[in-house]
Amino acid sequence: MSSSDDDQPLVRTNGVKSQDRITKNVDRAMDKQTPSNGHIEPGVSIRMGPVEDMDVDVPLTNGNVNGKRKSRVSLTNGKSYKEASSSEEDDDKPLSKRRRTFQKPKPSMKDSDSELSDVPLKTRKPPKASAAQIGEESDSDTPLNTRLVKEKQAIERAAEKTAKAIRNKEKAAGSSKRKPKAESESDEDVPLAKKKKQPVKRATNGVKKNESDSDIPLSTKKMPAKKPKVKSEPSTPAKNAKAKARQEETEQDIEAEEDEEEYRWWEDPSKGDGTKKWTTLEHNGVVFPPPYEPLPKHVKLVYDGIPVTLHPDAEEVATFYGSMLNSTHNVENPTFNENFFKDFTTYLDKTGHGKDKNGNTIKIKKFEKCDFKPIFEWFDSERAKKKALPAAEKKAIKAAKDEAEAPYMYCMWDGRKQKVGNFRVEPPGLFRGRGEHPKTGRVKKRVMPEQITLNIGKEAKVPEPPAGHRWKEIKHDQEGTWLAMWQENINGAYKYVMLAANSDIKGQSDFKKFEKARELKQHIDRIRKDYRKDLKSEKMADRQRATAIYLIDQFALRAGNEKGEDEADTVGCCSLKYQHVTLKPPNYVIFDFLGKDSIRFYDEVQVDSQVFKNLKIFKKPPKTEGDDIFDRLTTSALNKHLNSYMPGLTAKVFRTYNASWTMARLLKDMKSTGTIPEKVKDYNDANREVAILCNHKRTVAASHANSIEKMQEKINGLRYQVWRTKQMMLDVDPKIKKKKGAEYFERPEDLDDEWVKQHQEALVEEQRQKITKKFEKDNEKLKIEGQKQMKEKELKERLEAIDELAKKFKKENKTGKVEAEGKGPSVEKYEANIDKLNQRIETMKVQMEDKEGNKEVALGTSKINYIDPRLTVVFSKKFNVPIERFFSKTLREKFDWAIKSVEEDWEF
DNA sequence: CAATCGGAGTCAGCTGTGGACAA
DNA sequence: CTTGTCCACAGCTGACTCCGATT
Repeated sequence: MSSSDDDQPLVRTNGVKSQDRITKNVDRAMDKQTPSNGHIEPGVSIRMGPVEDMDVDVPLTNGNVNGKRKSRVSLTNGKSYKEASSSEEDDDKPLSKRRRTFQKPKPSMKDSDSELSDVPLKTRKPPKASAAQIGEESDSDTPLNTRLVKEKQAIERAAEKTAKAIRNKEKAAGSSKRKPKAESESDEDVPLAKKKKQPVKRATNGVKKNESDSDIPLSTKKMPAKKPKVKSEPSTPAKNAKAKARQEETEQDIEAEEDEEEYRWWEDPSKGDGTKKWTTLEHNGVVFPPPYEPLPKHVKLVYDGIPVTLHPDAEEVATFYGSMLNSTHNVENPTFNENFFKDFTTYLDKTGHGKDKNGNTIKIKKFEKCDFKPIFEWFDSERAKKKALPAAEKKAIKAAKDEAEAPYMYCMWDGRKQKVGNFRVEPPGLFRGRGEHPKTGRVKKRVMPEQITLNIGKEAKVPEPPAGHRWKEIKHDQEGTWLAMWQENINGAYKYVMLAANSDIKGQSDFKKFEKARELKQHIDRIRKDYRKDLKSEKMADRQRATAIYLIDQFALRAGNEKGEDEADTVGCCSLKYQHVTLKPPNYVIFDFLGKDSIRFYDEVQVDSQVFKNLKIFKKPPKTEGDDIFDRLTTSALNKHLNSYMPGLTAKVFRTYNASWTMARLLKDMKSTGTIPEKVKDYNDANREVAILCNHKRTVAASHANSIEKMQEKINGLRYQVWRTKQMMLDVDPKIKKKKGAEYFERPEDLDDEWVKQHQEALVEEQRQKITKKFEKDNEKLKIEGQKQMKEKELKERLEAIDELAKKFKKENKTGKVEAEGKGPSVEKYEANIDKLNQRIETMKVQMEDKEGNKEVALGTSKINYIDPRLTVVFSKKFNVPIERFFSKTLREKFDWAIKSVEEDWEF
């Protein structure tokens, strides 16, 4: 679309989000810092079932046999819930998913390809219906038929299990690579001898031989490599000093690293090709969330008016809900409540529901009768208490936590110290799926060590699991960049502990991403030519593909993979449905759908007439609501095609390319002049354009209108000041009126008499407040110092100045003249003042525009993920704006490679 | 000292890849 | 043998929330 970039009406509305910005969150279970360190040290027992209890099934779960089902088995929680999950809880949702794949032969496209043209395709019947009937009993079950369903599930499960067992056997027999048993391996795998190694190394260091085996191995390891300067650094012997020194320590570390070797991986040709990501890898594992701390006795769930005592396990689940009552967004979502209560009920059933104060059992049957308020209030008060703590105490708590976590913060990756990203295991809670996620509100279980696989170097010491527990598995996968991994119980999704964004490995892949996007530049012309041609292809599949690429290229749509029924119903390009695209002749198209994160994508655009025609064909009957527009296209087919132009080219590269390219174009013809804030705004304007392209939205803050108004008032106040100063000029030298022209001295029209009056009053009031406050404060001080306080009379005296001011204003209003103020008034002085004021006005205006423009656009995401950081660096150098104005500290670290690698003539 | 604001952290959402297996 | 499909896994993306510095 040649012209289209200008004419996007951009009616982008934010369809989804509610305004619940009552940011007043009670700490989540996790934050509820226990006085201990917030992590479970080896040796501290978490409330988990005995090990044996937990993995009867583990041997089956060898390796990656079948993730989905595996999840059911291996994610089973400790003993208390054991039966719950294995008997009726629908952890086996995945089951239905699998079934679906069996039952629902994807209406295949292979036949169709050969016949071409615009013949209406055999509309792909959304397999949904059948799938729903088959697999979803579990999903749709109403309380009534739960029992039936459960039985059914039990049967299915049994069948599954045997099937799996068989498969496993075959696997074991066939592929051999995997060990047949998980049980022994973790321990056997790691020869004890190796474990012993570490202490020896430690000794070399000559530092204390503390047995807590915290960060020592890591930092020590580094020492031999770099002898001279480092010696001062990790050896901070005294524990307490250490906490305090941490800040500097890390800083030093980074510095040390920088000027020592100044390893520029982006210039290292040996980097970035192979799949082997590391040779040696040492780390200390993960930090577990603190164990559940039961509520105090007087805080209880109230059911039907009766306070009930719950088993701690059930109580914990109740607190998940109770602690988020303020999150109306979730708590008012029926699906959320339904899912929560269903899961809550299984916990209750397992633990015998609740007891009233006489010990009588209270059955909790109805969500509506549950009152979580007492729980909420307790959390609220706890939070307040914590907040009210004296600063010193807060600091101490933080220091303790930091110290406890220190060993986990960094790892040694090929001998280089690297920051770990998310070393904390996700705490249990309620799953907060976004949009209309069918599983939102379900209980996300506590992750046990037995579920966690570690990835670590063969030579490295395997971190101790918490006492009484063991790791699921120890791997030495050098092609993986993760340190630890587990599977979550809601969707069976895999969670990884990886390095932080500022690590070499992440930097490298980021770098590669942008290099790939730049490479696309070389091919884009050909690709565009081809898809324009293919828009008219005889082959339906080709035509659809071309149209899709067109959309992805022009409007930065995401690829749009197929999604299952147990996920929120959101789409991208390839999964666009009939109802998401509206055609408006002659050649306008309206997109309206929920994209990633259930963020609404609404855009009315002009398209190539052939594209318009094609879309019309793709929507032809019998297709209707719910049918795929691109029924002959999958993301993998699309990507495969793209790959033929350039290795590694996929749909998402277009997003990066278009974002960076847009930014590059905008910055290139920019002749940013003026003050630094103005230049920053210019940059932000460009950034914003990219963000809009990528549809990065955010909810307008509730306070937005208010703060804009405030700013405007401030500006007006300044403008008034300017006018007054001008009048003073006249007072000093009336002849100046002729010289500057009468216009110069006129009051801006919008600052009418009414406004002036109000403003003056506000000013007077403000001053009054200020003086009064000052007075009170002074008095307060005197009181503390034990001196006698000032009298009311003093205050009155002080306030007299204000009355003067008010009088002065009145007089001004009457005469229309302003007396000169200040000592030694002169025209020149006033001119200088005016200049200063105008300067301030300009700055404020710029800030305000910036703010207004940003109210519903989030700049951060595109800055972090899509805009080649080197562009920003170039801008910063070219226009002499410190890079700090664009990149925060963490971003500077993340983009270190970019900052160091380009000069101002670099081009995307 | 409270309110505000940007930065950092969290965790759900989505894309992409390679191997197993089926057609 | 080729091609398509499914699945597990890996890793990037992105809104939201929390937190701490600032004013």
